[in-house]
Amino acid sequence: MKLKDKHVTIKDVAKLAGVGIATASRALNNKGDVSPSTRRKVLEAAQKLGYVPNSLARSLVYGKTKKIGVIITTILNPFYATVVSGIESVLASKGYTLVLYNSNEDPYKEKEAILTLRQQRVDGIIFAPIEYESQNVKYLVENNIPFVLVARKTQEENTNFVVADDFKVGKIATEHLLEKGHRRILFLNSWKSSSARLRLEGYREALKEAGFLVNPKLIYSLTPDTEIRPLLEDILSTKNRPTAIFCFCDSIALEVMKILKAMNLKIPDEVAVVGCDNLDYTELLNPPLTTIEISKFEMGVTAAKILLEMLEAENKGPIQQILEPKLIIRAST
Amino acid sequence: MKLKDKHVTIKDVAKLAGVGIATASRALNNKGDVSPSTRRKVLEAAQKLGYVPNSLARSLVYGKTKKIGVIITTILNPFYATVVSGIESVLASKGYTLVLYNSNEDPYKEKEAILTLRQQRVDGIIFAPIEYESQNVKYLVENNIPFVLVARKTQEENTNFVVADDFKVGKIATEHLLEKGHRRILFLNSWKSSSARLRLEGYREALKEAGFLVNPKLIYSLTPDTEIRPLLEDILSTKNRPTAIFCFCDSIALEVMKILKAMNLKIPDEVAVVGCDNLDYTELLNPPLTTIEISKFEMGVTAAKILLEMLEAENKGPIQQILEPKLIIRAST
DNA sequence: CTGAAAGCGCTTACAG
DNA sequence: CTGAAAGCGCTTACAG
Repeated sequence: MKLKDKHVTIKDVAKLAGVGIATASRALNNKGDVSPSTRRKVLEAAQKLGYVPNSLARSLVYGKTKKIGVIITTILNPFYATVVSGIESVLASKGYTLVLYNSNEDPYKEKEAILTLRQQRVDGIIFAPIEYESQNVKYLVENNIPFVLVARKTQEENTNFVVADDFKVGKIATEHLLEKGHRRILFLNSWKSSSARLRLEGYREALKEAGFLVNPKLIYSLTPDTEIRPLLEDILSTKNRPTAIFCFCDSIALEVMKILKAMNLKIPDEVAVVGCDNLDYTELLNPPLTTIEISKFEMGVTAAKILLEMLEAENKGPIQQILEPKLIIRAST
Repeated sequence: MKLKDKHVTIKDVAKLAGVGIATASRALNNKGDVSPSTRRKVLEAAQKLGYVPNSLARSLVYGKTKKIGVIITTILNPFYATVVSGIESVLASKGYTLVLYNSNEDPYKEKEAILTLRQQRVDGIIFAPIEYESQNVKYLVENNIPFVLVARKTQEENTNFVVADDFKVGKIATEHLLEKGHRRILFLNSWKSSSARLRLEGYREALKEAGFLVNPKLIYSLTPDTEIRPLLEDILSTKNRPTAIFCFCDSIALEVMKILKAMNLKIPDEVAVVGCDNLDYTELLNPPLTTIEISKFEMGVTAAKILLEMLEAENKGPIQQILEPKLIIRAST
């Protein structure tokens, strides 16, 4: 086990081929002029030794790593898994490698991820910042690190981002519930992100336009640590309980539906439920979930394309894309 | 944009602090003896300059990268997302970073991933090999690369792995369907992996023990490219059509349920469905899916622990863990 | 066409 | 306690 532990280096290859190191390098990289016979000798030697170039050393001299850092909340949420998949598809096609970090909605972890990514000298970063008022995005801006935000933006101006129209998400979900006759609509929102903020604004706006008051007691900010079950049991045991729940995402909606089922509350008759993201399984739930489609895969694809453009071409001002959400009405409302 | 492009180096820090490079290095890493006042000066300089050490350079001299490569089929399958999450949880706690590749069941891509991972000099690899007769695992063995297999093993002996008891998975799923009175059980199996092989053996064994013949026309190997819909429509339009479908995983079962719904076939009355993996949403499907629980997160955790042990302690023979699957009976059967 | 030398950013003996 | 030097594995001018 200890014997072959050392990696073969270009020096070994050069020696076996009987040439200088520089020549070996040129032959291996098809750069500069190398006589055909020399090249063959080098290639054969590399083959025989099972030579695998050390990209650390290479990147050190190039100053580029061909790596892109990606920071999201958690890959366990299929929404992000799909976004990441979109990112990956374009990175792979351009010879880039993806380095993934999950922040789990913890700004400290997010900062750590950024630092580690910088240490690794990734060429750029794609990420979904936890907070709208993000210190971490500020850090990226100040340190001139190429990045594009995905799914969430921040107060910082002139940043590149690809997001959904979250105001609209909140608005159409709420409007739909209002049309269905609901007046007490519980909003299980997420945390400090731009999405949470904007969806909340949309929710408010819809209520206001319809002439209703916004009841702050019907609005909750969930963190990954929030125990939804006791919270919901509490809320639903009040006498004027909500008749509908708008969930920030399908992941939360799934939780909510499990709880409602356990509480023996009929969906949508006793409580209606709306989610967001249109995850794969939602159409087959019992009942099928009313939700909002966001082009997840495309979101990742676009973000990656923008970043690579920044890196490979000249930078021409911020690119900001806002994707249109689409309400999908099913039997849960 | 062009100005701050260059990273601050230890040289810059040393100069600002008015010390030599070696001293700066020692101060920054808390190594060797450095006078308190010197250390302070260096730390202040680093702080002021926003110094972030270059881990490429560092790894070059250490010969270790503190990175672990992970190769799975696709992060889009929540089964693997959960396994990866388990892996990540232990890596993070030990200061390791995870580099993720999706093979998409393409052995060529798998090989490429391994090569790229080697170029990056990851300290070890955790992966779910596509094929039972894997050339790629052979390559790892021959090149003495520390690795542990997860979810799938190979013909290679003496490898470290953490898998489910897939024979049993196939057996208990089939036995359950037989008990429910099904005789024509369609098996939508996956491809060339050990899991596929062993689940098939389990399926066969269950039929044999119950005294039934195995009908090869009821066994299909799906690749990621297989269009399940036409296939299923075809199979279900035969006169002696199967009355039950055993799906390799919940992901496939979800597809199948969608198709059955579209075909207006009642589950379980007209066709029963069994999945495997016990994904989060399966209990809430319509109908709730009978499936098999496999400790996904634990699988990842264990694999990561084994690998780190190999790397940090002496290597003591192969560690092979087989996790117990558990049938979860719900309304789809 | 080829090779010795310098350099990428860092760490670690080695002398002081 | 401190700094110059060598070296990690590679590439790229530079001189032949």
